[in-house]
Amino acid sequence: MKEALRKKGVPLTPQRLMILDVLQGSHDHVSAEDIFHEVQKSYPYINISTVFRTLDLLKDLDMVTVTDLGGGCLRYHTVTNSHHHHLICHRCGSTTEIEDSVLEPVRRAIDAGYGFEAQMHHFAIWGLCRECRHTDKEQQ
Amino acid sequence: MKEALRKKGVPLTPQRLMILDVLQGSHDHVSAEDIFHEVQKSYPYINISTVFRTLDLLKDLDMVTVTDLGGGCLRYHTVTNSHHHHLICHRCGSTTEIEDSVLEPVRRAIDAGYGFEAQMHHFAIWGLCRECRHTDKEQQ
DNA sequence: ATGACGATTGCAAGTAATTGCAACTGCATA
DNA sequence: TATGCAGTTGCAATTACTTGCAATCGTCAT
Ligand SMILES: [Mn+2]
Ligand SMILES: [Mn+2]
Ligand SMILES: [Zn+2]
Ligand SMILES: [Zn+2]
Repeated sequence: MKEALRKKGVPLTPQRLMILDVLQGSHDHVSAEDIFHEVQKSYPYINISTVFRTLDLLKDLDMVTVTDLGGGCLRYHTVTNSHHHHLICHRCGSTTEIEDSVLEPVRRAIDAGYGFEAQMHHFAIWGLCRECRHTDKEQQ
Repeated sequence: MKEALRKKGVPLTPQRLMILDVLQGSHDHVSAEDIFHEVQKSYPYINISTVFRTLDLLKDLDMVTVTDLGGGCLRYHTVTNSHHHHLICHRCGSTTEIEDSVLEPVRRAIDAGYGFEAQMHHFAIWGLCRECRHTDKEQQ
């Protein structure tokens, strides 16, 4: 990731290096606030807008994904070659990870029909989970 | 829509009626701010949080969709029986409407594989349009 | 070394959306 | 008519994120 940025001629400032370290070190979906607090431990002068601006930069270079998984703030994570997506039940909040291959037919249909390269790297798909569908039916 | 709300026992306050009128009267994707200003013309005491709370209510009842189409704020529109989605080029900003049928295979695969009822009523799918794909290739 | 220039940062102010709370509304009951 | 109560509203404060701007940094030419 750092190497890729260097190749593109993107200046790797100390702040950016620390943000990248946190991003790569955490295997979860992190918020800007998470990163901010983590970097603050070693560099208290870090500013939250630098974090947002660095995340914007990485997003524009397709190196991180930004997703609204609920919870009041956007979540970021580094793009790997194997994508995945999330099913989120908006009744019970449960989440399920799904493989990218599920979206492949859509990607192909959109390419074939519109010449559009759909960049769906990390989707949040909201709906009703198996359990909540059942309880909803019983209530009728 | 008003009738459906009455049936569910949702109180139809004057504020909610005015918000519903604006929502149904505009065939575009409207922002909360748009609705707020339109209602203000006839009722200057309307409060923006009442608009957001009413939109939340309608969203929870699956009567409006909320979508980030870029532009710095969320866009709302009433749910009709024929859904559609948007392709948005994050290089030139151009948008294309696509039919819901494109997403049908995904909906089916998610149902078959996970028992999850994916509620994809109004998606924004970001990527590269035909033209921008070409100019990107030429630059290499 | 010095100066110019573009890019980055910190800070403060601004924006879109949410939340806590007290006042108000509509409706049911006594 | 008076009282209680759930739900709604307006207002102010808060949150997540963005933006404008001046100070600073790194790089390169002189
Ligand atoms: Mn994920
Ligand atoms: Mn639309
Ligand atoms: Zn559920
Ligand atoms: Zn384009």
